[in-house]
Amino acid sequence: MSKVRVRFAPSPTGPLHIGGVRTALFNYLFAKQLGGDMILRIEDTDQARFVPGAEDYIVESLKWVGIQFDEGTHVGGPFAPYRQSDRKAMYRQYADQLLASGHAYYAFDTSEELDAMREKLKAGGMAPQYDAVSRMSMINSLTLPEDEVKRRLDAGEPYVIRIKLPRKEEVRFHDLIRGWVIVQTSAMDDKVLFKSDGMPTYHLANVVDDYTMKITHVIRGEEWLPSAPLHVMLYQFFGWQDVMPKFAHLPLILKPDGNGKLSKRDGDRLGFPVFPLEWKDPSTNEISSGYREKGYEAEAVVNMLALLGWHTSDNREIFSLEELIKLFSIEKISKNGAKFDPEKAKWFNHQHLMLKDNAQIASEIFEACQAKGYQTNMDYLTNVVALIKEKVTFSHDIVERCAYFFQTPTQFDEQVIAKKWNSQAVAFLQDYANMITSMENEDSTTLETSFKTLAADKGLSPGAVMQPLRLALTGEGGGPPLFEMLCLIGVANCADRITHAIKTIQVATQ
RNA sequence: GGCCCGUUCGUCUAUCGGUUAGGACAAGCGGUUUUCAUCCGCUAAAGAGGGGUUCGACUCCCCUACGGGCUACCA
Repeated sequence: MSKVRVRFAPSPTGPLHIGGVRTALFNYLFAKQLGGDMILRIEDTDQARFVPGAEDYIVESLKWVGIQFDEGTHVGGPFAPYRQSDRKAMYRQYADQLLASGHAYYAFDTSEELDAMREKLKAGGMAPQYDAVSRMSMINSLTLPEDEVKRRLDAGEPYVIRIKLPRKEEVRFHDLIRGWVIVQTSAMDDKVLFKSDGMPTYHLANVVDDYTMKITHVIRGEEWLPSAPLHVMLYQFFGWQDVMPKFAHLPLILKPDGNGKLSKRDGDRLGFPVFPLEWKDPSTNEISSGYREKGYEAEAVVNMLALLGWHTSDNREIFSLEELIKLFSIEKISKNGAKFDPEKAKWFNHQHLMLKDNAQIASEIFEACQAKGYQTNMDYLTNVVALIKEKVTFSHDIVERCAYFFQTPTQFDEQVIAKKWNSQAVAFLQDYANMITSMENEDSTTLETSFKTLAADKGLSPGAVMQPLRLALTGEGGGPPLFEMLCLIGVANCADRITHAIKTIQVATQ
């Protein structure tokens, strides 16, 4: 069997949506498992919808999630160029080949004429198709005399080239996910293959490129399923049926609520990103949030996406990219669309954060800590991460919600004050502060023991004074294990914090 | 409207003719943590409906319903 070659072929019409990332991911997993090649091809045959920056965005997004390409616009390769606009010159000869073999024809209809035809067919209860029947009453090289066609062509009149589908024939192909799919040509129309602007349409370019780039498997979204029969016909007309790639049409990612496929608007509405990276629309300057900027780990996004429509037979859900490559199988992809669950995405992030190396996390949030004005260093930050990461969803939560690791609190939780802050507790804390000042570098167990002993001596239950201590140290009612934190922050520092808290809270409550 | 694809707990899913239909997220309850944002335990929760095929159907076939996709000189 020839070497597996797959491609991810997005159009640079805007930011790549997570459904696209998943498609790329499945292609990648499939190829890498079989030692095949992964190709990035940019399908920009529609100049009208071209969005500047979109191609770079696509490349950067896929790089972020860890998908590497063997060939593509940004890395080159033996089948370059990989951008369809750069391949423009080669498509015409294939259209001509079809013209010559009688599998395609010129059409001169204006868009008004096309609309009129469709309206008329609709009104008559028929499918509004440009097909074997309706084409005979349109303006094309099948209905016009040969010299008239030549005249129009020579005169430079605009035209398109359409595929000439047989009137009634069964087209069938085997889809790796869906099994046999059968469509009648009578339900298909003579799609435009070559546009009047000199560019091929998706259908032609896609088939020609897959063929010339020796693609063996086409793994793409389900929205392409209806046009797959057309592509199969093209392979036949070109005489390439022996090397036609195998198809696998992926189920779509649907909205979390209601119905329909996931769109940009759903993210805005429900408050979660639908794009891997933040995107600023170049024409409106509108900003759409991205997973990366929201603080998601790339591996968590990959994991979450992989499990949307794919699952192993066991109950395992947490996988690294490498593990996914080993375990992936197209047969295990489900056929039905999957509603996206933003809550579970967060859960995946937490799981991957737990798995991640503490020093690595620390190095990634170090700059943000400095920007916040925290006095810290890598050793200390790594210890902070170790202590708190199990309690957060995102690494940036450590920066944003755990300021007390780095600075003396200035605000104190009112509820805790009301509940636990009293003269007894204050007196106790004062004593405890004095006590720990004389200690140095004790471990958390010693700190805890001495705390409890002191409380017992004063006739206080630990419960009555632990919360006040926590409040004095952090300003909050919750947080990591008290004495481990105390130990990490340091006894001298904590003693100061206690003193500060006693002063501040007295002032505040007077 | 037409064509195509699909349908197991609220959600993502396991099951490839014989199971007490399993797991995870979310939910509820309880417990740890004398903090909670973590962790642990428990509970509730599903085969769309109707026909077949079969000793036996969630699993295979048909119909209906529902959902989705496509129906451009967009991809």
